[in-house]
Amino acid sequence: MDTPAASIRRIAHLDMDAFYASVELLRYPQLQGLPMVIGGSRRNAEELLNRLNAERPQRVWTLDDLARIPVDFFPRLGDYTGRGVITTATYAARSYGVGSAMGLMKAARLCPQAILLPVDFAEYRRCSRLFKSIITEIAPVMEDRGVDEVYIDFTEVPGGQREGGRVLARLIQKSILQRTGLSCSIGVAPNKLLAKMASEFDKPGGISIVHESDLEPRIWPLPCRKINGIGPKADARLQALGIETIGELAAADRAWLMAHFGPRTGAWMARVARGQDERAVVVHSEPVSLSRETTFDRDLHPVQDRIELGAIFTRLCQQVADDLQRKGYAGKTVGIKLRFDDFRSVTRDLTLPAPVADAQAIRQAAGQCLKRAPLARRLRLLGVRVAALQALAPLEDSQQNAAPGPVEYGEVAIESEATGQTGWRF
DNA sequence: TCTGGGGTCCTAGGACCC
DNA sequence: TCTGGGGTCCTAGGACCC
Repeated sequence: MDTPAASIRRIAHLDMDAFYASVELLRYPQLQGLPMVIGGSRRNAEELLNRLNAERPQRVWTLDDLARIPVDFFPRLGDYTGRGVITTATYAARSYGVGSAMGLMKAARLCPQAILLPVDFAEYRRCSRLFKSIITEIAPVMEDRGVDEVYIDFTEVPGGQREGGRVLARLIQKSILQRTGLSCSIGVAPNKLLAKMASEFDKPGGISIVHESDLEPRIWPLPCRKINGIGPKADARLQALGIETIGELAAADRAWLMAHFGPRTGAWMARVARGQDERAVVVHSEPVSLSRETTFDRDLHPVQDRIELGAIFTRLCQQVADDLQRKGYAGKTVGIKLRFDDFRSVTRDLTLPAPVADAQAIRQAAGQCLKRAPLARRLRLLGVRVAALQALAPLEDSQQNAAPGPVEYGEVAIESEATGQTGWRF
């Protein structure tokens, strides 16, 4: 029965397929099917590009030519030197044992011939906004879960109940593909928890419909790690207790789980293992904190490299301040994060009497934090964070008009500065 | 030649107040 | 002189996610 009165809660989880790589392939279709990794730092990407341009001075390529650049002209992983990790690897690259979060130098030894592209967050965000706007045109109750993922409440959408949500999922999938060229996978279920798992069932390009009655045959055989919220640590602890699958977790005694994992986590585990999740699809949420951090090209000594460190520190504060002001927030708590050469990290923070948003105030407070941090080792990372955010009063219309290209420009410019995706122009 | 960047949420102890 | 107890804020660290 598809009568509105009988509307059953139907929640979809939509996950873009290999999002970053797919966006790159829209620009560079000539790389289709080749081993390709995305990642690395700005400086080395620029070095590669400069070398490339120096080697091929015969012609000046413009942005309109991207799809025509010969494959041979693209930088190779084997030529990369420096720090950084792989953000994404295509299936062709993964067959060489290369994968996400792997160090680039290690990957270079495994697959030197792979194409190496820098991460272009500005472009991914542009595509992200586009596919999300296509979704909300069809189904307005959408929760943002990052650049390539959303939840959608199908319950009250016309047609959202048909075939358990499959008809609407198909419409959304088709609309996104037609208008962006990008493919996605969708799971539809009674709640977010199950929808998230369902979207993984038939990747890429699949639609999976999960009902209450599917819990035992389709969910319980899965490993606990498939539950959103059970990570490597919790999974290892569960396994040590002899629990491998969600079904085994469901069979475990609730009080016993609470005794082992604490009252809150234990009770939560018992609930999710039974497929229970009442969380709403949240259309809008306020940010809690805002931060900028950077890993150095080489580990820096707190004393010998203090000039360089000071400059980076100031720049991070400036970036956070710019982000805050562009987004219209100020924050009471200023914090720093240090990562040492042995990869241990520490944080220090300081809560101020009143929220701040300007670079000087942030730098001042962050400096106080730094004084309380141990500085015996070389540093590999420095970060600055502002938390306990409060929205600033919205700008007057006149001020808004006076601000040049508010959101769009600012984001791109800041991102370029921070992640260094500049100069990547053929 | 290991190990990015930007987030959220939870825990736990101490300070402080009533 | 006998150490209860709740509530809130602050701080540090860690798990987890995209």
